[in-house]
Amino acid sequence: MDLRALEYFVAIYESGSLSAASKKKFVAQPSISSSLKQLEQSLSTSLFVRHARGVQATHAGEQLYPLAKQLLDQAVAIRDVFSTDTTKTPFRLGLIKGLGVARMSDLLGRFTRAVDSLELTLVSQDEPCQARIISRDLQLNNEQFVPMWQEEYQLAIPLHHGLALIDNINILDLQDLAFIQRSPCEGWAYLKQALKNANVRVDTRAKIQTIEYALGLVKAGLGCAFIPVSDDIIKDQKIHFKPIKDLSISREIGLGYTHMSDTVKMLQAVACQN
Amino acid sequence: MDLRALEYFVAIYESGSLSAASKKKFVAQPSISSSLKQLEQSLSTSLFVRHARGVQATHAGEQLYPLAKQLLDQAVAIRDVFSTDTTKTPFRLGLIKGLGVARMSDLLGRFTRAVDSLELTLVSQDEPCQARIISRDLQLNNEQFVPMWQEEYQLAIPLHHGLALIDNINILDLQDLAFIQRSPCEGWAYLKQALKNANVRVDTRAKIQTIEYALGLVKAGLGCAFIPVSDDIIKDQKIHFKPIKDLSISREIGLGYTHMSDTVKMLQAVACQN
DNA sequence: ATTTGCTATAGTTTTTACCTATATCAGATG
DNA sequence: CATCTGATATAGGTAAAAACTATAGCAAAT
Repeated sequence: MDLRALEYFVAIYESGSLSAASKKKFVAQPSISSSLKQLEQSLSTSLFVRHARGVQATHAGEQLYPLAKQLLDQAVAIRDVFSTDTTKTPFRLGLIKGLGVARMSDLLGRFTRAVDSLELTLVSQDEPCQARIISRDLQLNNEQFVPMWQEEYQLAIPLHHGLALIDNINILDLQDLAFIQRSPCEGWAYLKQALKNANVRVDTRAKIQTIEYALGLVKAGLGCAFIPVSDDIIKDQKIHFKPIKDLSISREIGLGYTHMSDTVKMLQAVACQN
Repeated sequence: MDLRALEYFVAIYESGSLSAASKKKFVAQPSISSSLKQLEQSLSTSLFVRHARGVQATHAGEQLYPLAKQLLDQAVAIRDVFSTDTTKTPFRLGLIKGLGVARMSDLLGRFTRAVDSLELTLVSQDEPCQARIISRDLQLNNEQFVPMWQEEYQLAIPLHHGLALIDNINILDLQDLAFIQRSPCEGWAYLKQALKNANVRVDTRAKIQTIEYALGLVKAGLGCAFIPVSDDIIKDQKIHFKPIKDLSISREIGLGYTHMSDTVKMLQAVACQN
């Protein structure tokens, strides 16, 4: 009987399934299954009734849970006795803008829970940091890039704009469109080329750098913008988001790092989950 | 921080040295050293001051010991909650006669302490058993034999016997000697051949099988016997034990087993420890 | 009926805990 | 004071354990 096995047991008990426990503990599901089996063998009792979907604690499992909890808490307390003033794990994470608050909150929440005593500092992606959440085009030569998710570029349209009524927006529909140009931007470069190819001109009203400002101006009715959208942004009810037909471009967001420390490793594990 | 590391720590604390702890825990000394080092790293503190001979607990070590003890006791208690009526480990150990009470007591004591809930039954070596402490000549074809110790054959002489005064007994000194013959016995077969080679005859007064009876008769003054001696036997102050010059034979005592179960494995570990 | 999300097993890989060998050192001993 | 002894720490290697991926099988959900 080992502390790790008890940790897995507690995770299973609290999650209600082996699969959920495996996510919680950042190990593969068969590792949880095998560990539980060995714990049951060493205690000579069954701890859970297995169902097709999830497990249910047996009487023995109910008995063991508080005891295991207490033992694990005591082990943590022992660690704390000796480590109270020692390393918090400082970690500077660079972020690009516009990553989506809900998604990032979730990610960072899971990250901070996964690392003991993490002291997380969020900085801009161009400041000194140990890892960065960046788009693929920002990847440096000496940097590893682990893809996390993709965001499609879509046209952001003010609420009462004519284009809001068109179901499938064609590039020709952009002729003389009041446009908010965001650059430097992969998407803008792509769109620019496509506009040139179609002999279409937009009416650039503003040139800005950040997605936030672009969205602000769209909301104010100044014009449209072509930006990568996340779930957060799409929820904004004062803006319509529509793809442009035959213009499918997306940006790939991922984790960039040059040195794989344990903390970066854990961030990668957290990031690559789901 | 792991339970095993804490067990090793407690063993070191209680023994006062890593070497003693390694014997207590039946692992090699480098395993203890390495485990302690890792525990100290994980707690970010030094637990012992190392000396050339043994270690001394630091303040942190003094602090940790009761906490570790408590945690380990709790872990044992949890095991007990679920295993109170389950397996005692029954184990039948066959023994040959004349193995030496002190040595065997020590061995069996360490064996029973090393195995949780051991239920040890001592039987004769020719009864059904899972392992046997036997001499090499009793080893069966399908049996593994792990040497444990050797016992030299010596002449057992009554206290007031003439031979007791001779410093170096020669085989010729055995001419017409009142003799207690123990057989079947490897030693007797060897001696018999040597007597024949030297054209010497002993006066066989008794033929017995066991070392105990042989010693009893020697003590009673009936004659001498040629038997393997252990520390126990040599302590008997009513008998002299002397080697016979140029007749160096010994019997090899070891562990015989046909199937290597965990319990047999532990017995072997205990047995092979000096 | 099909899809989905779970558990359990098989086979493989990686990591850990053990081993033996031995260097080094300081205390014990003759 | 030289030598021996018993200790700890490290190096290199091996075996076992803990992880992985792949996937079979199953029952609930759709």
